[in-house]
Amino acid sequence: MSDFQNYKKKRMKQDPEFWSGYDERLETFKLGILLKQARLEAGLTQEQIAKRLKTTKSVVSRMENHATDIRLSTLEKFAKAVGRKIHVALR
Amino acid sequence: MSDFQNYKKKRMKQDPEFWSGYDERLETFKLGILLKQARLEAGLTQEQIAKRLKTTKSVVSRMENHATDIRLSTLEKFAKAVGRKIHVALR
DNA sequence: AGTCTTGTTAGCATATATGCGAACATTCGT
DNA sequence: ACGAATGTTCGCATATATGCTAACAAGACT
Repeated sequence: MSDFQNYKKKRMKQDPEFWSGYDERLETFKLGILLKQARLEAGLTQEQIAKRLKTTKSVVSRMENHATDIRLSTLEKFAKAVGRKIHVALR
Repeated sequence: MSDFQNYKKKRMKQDPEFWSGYDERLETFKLGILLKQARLEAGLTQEQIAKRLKTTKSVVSRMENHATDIRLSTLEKFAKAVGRKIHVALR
């Protein structure tokens, strides 16, 4: 099952109203997935990322799950921890 | 004179130490330019953007000039105001 | 059953972005 | 030179992300 399907299923259970705010949250979700994928592709656990960022795993988890409002600087740190750079574009 | 050259010249005057921290600030600057260009391409003044965002021009000015640490949600609002969407990638 | 690893969540304190008004600067047109 | 439009900067108050600890959850494995 894909990450997205997993997410949908889980979310439906704990919050049936979820899909009313769908559109806005989709963006959040997609960025979270992006972060998670980048981390997994780097072969790292949340705790390993946390160590590189000199913080704790709970912080990393929150980044991946509530990335709606993340600061650009925080995003940059995360990117650096997985050996990447962030690119922002307005299209 | 290009935006970049203007910026460099102005910055040199008020802060000779500026170029020591060059690399980090370059990212900031580039994003600011991105926002400004998007606004100009939409043919809008800062005040018009401000109105669309239900805020004031000072806020918009700060977005364009100190975009180092801007929230993603803030970036999204700005993008919407100029009729665009933001795209974030980790490369 | 248990234990280890990994990830999530909640509560709280702190740091920092955001939002505002007002003063000031810059640019442009007349 | 002058005024009008546009953009910048500075406090200050408020909203919200960040950082941490501790508790909890879900799998994997013996």
